[in-house]
Amino acid sequence: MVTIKDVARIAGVSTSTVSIVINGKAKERKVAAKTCQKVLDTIKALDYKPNLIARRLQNAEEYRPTIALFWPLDFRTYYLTRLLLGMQNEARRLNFSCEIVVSTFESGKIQAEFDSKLASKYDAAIIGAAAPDDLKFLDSLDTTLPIVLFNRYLENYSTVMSDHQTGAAQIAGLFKANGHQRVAVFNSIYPESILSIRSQAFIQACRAINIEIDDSFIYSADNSYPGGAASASQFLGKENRPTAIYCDSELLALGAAYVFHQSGVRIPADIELAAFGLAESAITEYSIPPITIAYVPTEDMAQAGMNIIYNHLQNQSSEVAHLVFKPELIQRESCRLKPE
Amino acid sequence: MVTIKDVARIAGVSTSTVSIVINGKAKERKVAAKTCQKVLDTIKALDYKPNLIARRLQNAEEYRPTIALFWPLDFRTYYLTRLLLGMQNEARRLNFSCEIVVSTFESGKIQAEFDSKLASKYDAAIIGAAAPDDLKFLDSLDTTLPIVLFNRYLENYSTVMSDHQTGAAQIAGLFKANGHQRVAVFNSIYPESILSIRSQAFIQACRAINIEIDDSFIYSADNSYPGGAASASQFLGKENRPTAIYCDSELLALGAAYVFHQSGVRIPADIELAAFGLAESAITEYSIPPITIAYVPTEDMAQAGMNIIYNHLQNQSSEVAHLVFKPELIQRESCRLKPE
DNA sequence: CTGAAAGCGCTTACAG
DNA sequence: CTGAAAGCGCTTACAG
Repeated sequence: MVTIKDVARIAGVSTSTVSIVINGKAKERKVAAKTCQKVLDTIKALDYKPNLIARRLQNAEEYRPTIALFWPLDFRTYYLTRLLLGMQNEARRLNFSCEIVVSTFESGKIQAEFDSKLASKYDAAIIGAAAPDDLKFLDSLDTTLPIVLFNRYLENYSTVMSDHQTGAAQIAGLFKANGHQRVAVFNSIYPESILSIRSQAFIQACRAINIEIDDSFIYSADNSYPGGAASASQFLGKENRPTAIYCDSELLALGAAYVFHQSGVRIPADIELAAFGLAESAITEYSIPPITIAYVPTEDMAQAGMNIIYNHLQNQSSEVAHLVFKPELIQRESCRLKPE
Repeated sequence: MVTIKDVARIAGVSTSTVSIVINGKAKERKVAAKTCQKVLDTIKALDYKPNLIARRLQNAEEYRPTIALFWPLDFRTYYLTRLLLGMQNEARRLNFSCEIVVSTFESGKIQAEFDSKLASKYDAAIIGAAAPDDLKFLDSLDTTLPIVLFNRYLENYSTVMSDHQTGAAQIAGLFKANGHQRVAVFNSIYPESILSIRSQAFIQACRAINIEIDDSFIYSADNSYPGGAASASQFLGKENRPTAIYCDSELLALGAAYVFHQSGVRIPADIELAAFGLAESAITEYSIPPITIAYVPTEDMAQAGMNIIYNHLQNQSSEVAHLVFKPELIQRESCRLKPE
């Protein structure tokens, strides 16, 4: 690494002069034109780049904590915005001046990011969508860094979770009340797992109230519009179909709704449909038809995560918090509770 | 600010000892239990927090440049993810190890963020959706920080723009070819401007080929599903309506499609519709009906922005780049070129 | 106009 | 087990 000293030495001036030139104060401080040029040339020749860390050390008063938002590479980025929004809203509300860094990691390999002295890089972290291997690693980790897990549980870390069980039970209950006895599952493939935690919760909720889930009507696909469309096509290819469909996310539901519409299958007349809603509510509110969702308050959860971090950082309190948010069932045309 | 020296002095030990304790190496370095406790107590009493900047200065080798993505608070966050994705993809492709900080600013007041010695905070910045006042400020700024403007133009900064004119002309041309003589405009309200740059370009494109745009059929609304729905409702309330609608974004188009569907107005049979597509293409590909869009390659643009920054940072080349991306007209059911 | 010196808040050999 | 000293790469009074 070439430093300001190298530049000074080679240009034959002092580091002060180099510093002045670098900072564009040459005019102001009346550095001689040729001195200035000499420095500039040397900088170019050596390909010198100032080290911002060192520079920043000067005005130590202005220190803003850096919060990392860890996000797996191969995960749906659809909700990332909402997380960021929530975090930023909360920071603003608290008048908490911080930097938010978005840091990606390969799912299951978060360890790689922690190797390089993470503790000295960030003041705190929110980790979204950790895979089982990531959790294993984190669990084994002994760090004082305030970390909040998003939608994952470890005892020793603060966690902010949506209550999948409740959301799943709401949907299952609605299906039951509407008289459905067999239900299909449109699952979204997460890295490293066949059934998402939400799908698992849903299937369990169904079993508990005697709704039949036939394994051959569980479809797994990428958590996307095309994924939902693909599942719907496969579904339509089968005989003796269930009368309602659970979708692991609204993207799957929207992709499926498209295919059903193409095929003349009417929602909800021919088949009813409900989904977990992870993105903004409007996306399923203005779809055709509007989709019933168990609405997960992603943004509120992110705010809560930020709040936890703020408290850790402010109060040096290293107490771990476990927050749970209940999804809200929003009934819309795709599956509405039948009267009587 | 309380420093490690304060802790050392008050605890009656050396800074080395404090440092060891802080870094959890007390065991390893065999610090006496009571010394350790004394330090810990003092840290708590003084509410001491290590300064990460100073800490980071140690392993200077590991320096990763920090790129800021500036984003106006009140702006649609819908595309933010795509920007982030594009930036991160490019960084990965280039094997460019950097931190990406998402930094929000109040539209029109980006100045506030620059006041506090921005140059010493980030190595480079991408600025999205700058308002006129922001541009004015940036133009007056004299900085060596590599900055890329996203979808805005200033001569002295690198810019990455989508070619709105071409996109607008594509849509206008399609309308013309399909025989539309009068067209409505669903505009999205940006901060500080009545007509978005895209709407302006569209209206101009129409005038150039003698398509009539009646001022009373220009609707402005929030760039959102409800915004589009509101515009559509107003539109339906009027007599003697145009036969085609331009939407400033797909969100407006989707909101409008919903209202039309509710009202029994068929797309494209009763009215044709096309929009600028800023988010992922799938969102309009799987809508009912699928919407014709001038697809803006947001992600590619973000990659290009990152690439520019990388080059600046690597080569110390301070040359300004101006890149323009042509939108691609994707014809779908909502407005397809009629044969013959 | 320019340089020597002190210092930003930490960590890390090294010595004892 | 613990401390004095040097140093990370810069900037900033201050002196000349």
